[in-house]
Amino acid sequence: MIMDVLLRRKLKEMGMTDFQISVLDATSNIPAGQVRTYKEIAIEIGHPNACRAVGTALRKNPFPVTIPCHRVIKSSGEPGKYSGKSGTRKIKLLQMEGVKISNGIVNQKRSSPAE
DNA sequence: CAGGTGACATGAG
DNA sequence: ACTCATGCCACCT
Repeated sequence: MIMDVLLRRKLKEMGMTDFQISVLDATSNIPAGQVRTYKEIAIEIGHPNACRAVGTALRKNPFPVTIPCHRVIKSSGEPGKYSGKSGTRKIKLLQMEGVKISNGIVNQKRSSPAE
């Protein structure tokens, strides 16, 4: 995992709280070619209904390269918003990562016709 | 301290 | 299936 105690402390110095850091940590733990929903992240950090707070944390994303925020999507499979714009950019990045995308929507474990 | 905002989720119409 | 309204948590003014 990329998140070290030193980095966490640094993030705190930058104004990030433990909650925010936990979100960034969980996000950095997302394997390539995989996507995770805000809800999942919220649950991972121990706040199942803090989906909004998760988004707020990623929004303050201090290290866009260290934290693959583009791998975090909505529960509906839609990219949601990214950098204050449409998630088009995120979708393309995910595609490049190897994530299966359908009609601009991430192939979550829904009723996949064939997998 | 109180009010408003936001990269969301869920339920009801 | 789509849109509107409410709830949630954390952060900022």
